[in-house]
This record gives sequence, structure tokens and C-alpha cells, in this order.
Amino acid sequence: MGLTLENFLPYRLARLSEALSAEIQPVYKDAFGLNRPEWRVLAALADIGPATATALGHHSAQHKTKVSRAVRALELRRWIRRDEVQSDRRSEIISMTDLGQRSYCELVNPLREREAQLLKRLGPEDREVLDRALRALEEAVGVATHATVNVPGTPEPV
Amino acid sequence: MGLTLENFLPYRLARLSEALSAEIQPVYKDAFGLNRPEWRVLAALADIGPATATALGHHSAQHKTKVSRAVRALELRRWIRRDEVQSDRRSEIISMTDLGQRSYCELVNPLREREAQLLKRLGPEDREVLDRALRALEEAVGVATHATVNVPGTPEPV
DNA sequence: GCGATTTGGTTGCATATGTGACTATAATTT
DNA sequence: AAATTATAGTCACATATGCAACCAAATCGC
Repeated sequence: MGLTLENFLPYRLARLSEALSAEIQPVYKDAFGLNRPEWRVLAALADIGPATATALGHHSAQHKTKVSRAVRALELRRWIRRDEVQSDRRSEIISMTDLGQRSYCELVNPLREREAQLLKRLGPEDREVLDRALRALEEAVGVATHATVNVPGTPEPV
Repeated sequence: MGLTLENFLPYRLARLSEALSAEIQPVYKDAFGLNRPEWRVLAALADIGPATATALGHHSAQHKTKVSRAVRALELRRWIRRDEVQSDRRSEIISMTDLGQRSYCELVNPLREREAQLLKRLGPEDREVLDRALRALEEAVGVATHATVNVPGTPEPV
């Protein structure tokens, strides 16, 4: 009759996600005082290079208000810079400053390490399997940032 | 140099979790006005039967303040009831009322359906693989509610 | 080329959540 | 058994977040 929370996929994913996040968070939070939206914007910027806030939001899967606030905070730190774009004066191109670059580099290694430690707890084939499974799920819920085919009935998760 | 958000496990899980949650949420939110902590407490209660708030928190992987607030809200709805326990007057045993039972039943079927629809988008072997992968990860981050062996170096998540 | 609509981004407000302090009771220590 | 410590649960407060309204600029439609 019941549904058994333990086996309920959304619950399992949420629980896992929180656990992983709790393992990762200290790296950007305790050492640098960043919050998650800020860390993500920075990472997105490193991934795709100078871009508009909207593009960063897409690439980091975040609501535009989160991006807006994160961008302001990172700008105050002088980790990023905004430049007007003359062809469209509504938007601005966001890019990392040198300081931002350096900070990101300091940040990214510990993060990679943590992830590696995590993955090391899985066997090599488990890592394989996990990656395939996640890819399938991402496909199924239409969450792949790139190469999204925009299936008709699927509302964009913004 | 970069870390490629797309391939960063914590990010992938968080994104997936949010997407799934967004698919599930309408069922308990729009139709019943429940929020996630409330839904989870109810589900936990259905899973393990009458229990203390602490036990429900463990079983639903939620902070005690979330549980506390959810319990109050559900009590106001008359979906659950609290009974004093004479052997320990600090805690109280929480159980579902008849109304709560009925409501839960109405709730659980649409939720199962949604999950089924989701899983249907994966092939049968993908479902297999996903389950195995998640189990491995749960094991790796020490998040299994039951049968937790409490590995020495692993701090309890709450 | 002017009104209507869309898009990029910000902000006010209401809600959600975690932390730490707190009350009350139970268990442990001595 | 008195004193200490631990546990169950609640609450006040600070922060985080999403929604909706908003502004400004660009695009569309005729």
C-alpha cells in the first residue's frame, strides 16, 4: 500500500544530492565564503567563457534571480567584471578578472579532489554504471544543458 | 583546467534532483497544499507506522525543525495525532488519523504514477542500472537509512 | 515608424530553512 | 541523591529563495 520512501526515486535523488552537497560545500564556503549560486556562476563562467547572465543561468541551471545576486556578489569581490555590450544595451557581458581566475584555480583543485575521493569509494565499474545511469536519467527528464532537443511537450525548466 | 560543471557529480545530482522534484511536487502541492517536509513526514509515517518525531526525521532524512513544523501543520489538518508516551514525557508518538490515512491513499497513487511515467522513459535495463548505481552511491556516501553499519570515519548526516 | 510584445536584468515581498538558544525530561556519574 | 550530561522538541532570528512586478531596451507587426 505504502510507497516506501527508501525506494522512491525523487526521494533517493534528493537525499543523495544533499549528502554530496554537504561534502562539497565546505570547500567553497568555509575557505572562500562563497555560496552555491556564486560557486556555480563562477564555474559556468570558467566553462563557457565571457557570457551574459542569462547564458550563465542556463549553463548553471539556476533561476535568474539567483544569478543576478551571485553576479553582484562576485563583482563586489572583484572576481568578475561586467562590460556593456553596444549591440544590445540591456545585457552585459560577464567575465572573470585575473583575481577571479586565480581564485577559481585555487578552488577547483580541492573540489576535484573531494569528488575524486567520493568516486574512489565506488569501484571502477560502479563509476561507469553510475555515469551511464545518470546520462539516461538526464535524457529522460530533459535536463541536459547542451544538445537539448526541446521535445514539444516538455516545459523548459528555466 | 576547468572542471566542467556538466560532468561534476554533485552538480548533476542536484540538477536531476530538482528536475524530478519539480515533476512530483504538483501532486502534493497543487492538489493538497502540502509542502515537501509535510509530504515526507506523511510518507515516513506510512512506512514505519506510529513513531516519534525524531524517528520520522531519521526515516525521512530531514532536520528536526522541518519535522517539527511539518508535524504541527499536519496536526492542524487532523491528518496526524500526537499521543503522550508515559515512559518518556519528552517525546510523543505520532500516528495518522483516519482522515490522514485516506488522504495519504489519495496522494500516493498519483505520485506512484508520476514516478512510473518517469521510469518508463528509461528502458528496463536502464532502470536496473540506475538502481544499482544509486545503491552504490548511497553506500558510498553513507546515506542508507536502514542497515547503516556506521563506518568509523563517517560522520552521521544529522 | 509607432504601438504591442518579448527579452535582459533587478528588486520587493513572502515563504522556507538552518542555527543556536531554550525548556523540560531522562540518563549517567559520582 | 545531587550534579552533570544527553535527548526530545520548540522557537526566535538570520539567511536563502522564488514569484511577481517592474524598468529599460530590442524586436515584431502592420
